[in-house]
Amino acid sequence: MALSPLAQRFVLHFGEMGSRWGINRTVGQIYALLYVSPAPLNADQIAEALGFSRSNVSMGLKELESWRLTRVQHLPGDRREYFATPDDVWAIFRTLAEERRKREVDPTLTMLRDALIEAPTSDDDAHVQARMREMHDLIDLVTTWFGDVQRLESSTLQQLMRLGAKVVKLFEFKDRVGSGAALRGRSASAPAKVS
Amino acid sequence: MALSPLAQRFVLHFGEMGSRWGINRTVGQIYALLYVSPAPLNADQIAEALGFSRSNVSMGLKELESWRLTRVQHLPGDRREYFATPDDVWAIFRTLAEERRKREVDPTLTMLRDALIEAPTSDDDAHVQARMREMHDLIDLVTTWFGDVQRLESSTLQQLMRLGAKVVKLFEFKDRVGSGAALRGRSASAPAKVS
DNA sequence: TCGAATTTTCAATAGATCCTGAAAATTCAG
DNA sequence: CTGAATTTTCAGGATCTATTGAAAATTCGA
Repeated sequence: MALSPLAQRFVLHFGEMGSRWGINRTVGQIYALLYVSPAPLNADQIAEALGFSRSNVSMGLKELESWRLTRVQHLPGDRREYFATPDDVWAIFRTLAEERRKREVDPTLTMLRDALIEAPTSDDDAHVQARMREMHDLIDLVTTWFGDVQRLESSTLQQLMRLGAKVVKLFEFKDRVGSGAALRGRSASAPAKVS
Repeated sequence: MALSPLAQRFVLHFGEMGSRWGINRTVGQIYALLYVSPAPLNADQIAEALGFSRSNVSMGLKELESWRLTRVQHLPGDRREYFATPDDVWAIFRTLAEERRKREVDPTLTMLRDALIEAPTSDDDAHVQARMREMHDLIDLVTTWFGDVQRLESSTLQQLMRLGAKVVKLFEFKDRVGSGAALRGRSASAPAKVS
């Protein structure tokens, strides 16, 4: 199970990158290894390929599982568990985005909401709350929007992204044609909630 | 310069959150403090308000500066530097996104591109490259798109986001009306680059 | 149910990062 | 140019995180 130089570069890069977010080197490397592996691997194979202790790999796999980034399967006549990553990169992207939202964004939104229902007790606090509200509204808008488009079919989402800033043209186009018929519900010209 | 309980909660939360990404507690707290502060603060005020050493604050401010998240100003007749965050939350959002792309995404894209121009030397490596290409194409599409829409006016961007998944309706609307006139250049039905 | 195979837990330590105080460097009024 | 005010640097200690080996727990075929 020696890694090819190509695979090794990929794996090491993810190890380094991992530590640039909160995730640690081991976890990053294990994920990268599983991602490029042509077949699922068991924990011993991972430990050997990466030169980590068996127990470290066990920890790392548990962490990846908590991010919903692994699939587990069994081979016939083998009791060991074999690990792989989901195949579809768009599915992986969605999962990652969702988990990060849950861990990094939601707690902040909650804190902001809690703080915003209290009555300010001074002018300074009124200012603090005003700033908190600006942040809250931005985060709220961005995450709601993100959750919204994320639920689209991968192919639709890709179309949309390829369009890039040109969606705005569509926008103007619609206004020119002058029909709101295609857009029921939340309107493009709803009153601004964000500063 | 004692913090109100409200401001304190905000500041402490950002300290904790900070460490959930790569950024450390000190930096998170300093940023949060500046963000809600009604007036710019000098380093001593920050150190006192947060209970950090002067030198720690100096480090933290340098880090924030490297993220382009501070503005520096001088008060007349005072040699000390006074720090604030940019006012516009959308500008802050853009800056953060750009910096994170530079630090976290671009190096990965570079690594992937470099690895993808090499000729695979085995079947396994061919598979590794195929997986790397999937990842590359996804990241490339998402970051290009993001850079694209990020350059829009804040108000346009907000409109777009409020629309949410309903942009797709616009899409269908355009197809029904049957005109490509509004969409020159990169087309919505361009051949797929991504799996 | 037993026991071998496998996985998980956990206390101990290795390693990384943070934070400080003291000293060096810089800035600027006079 | 001088020296006080201010900021930055940096080595060392404090604190936090990662990693390991050994032991406990679990799983499952016989």
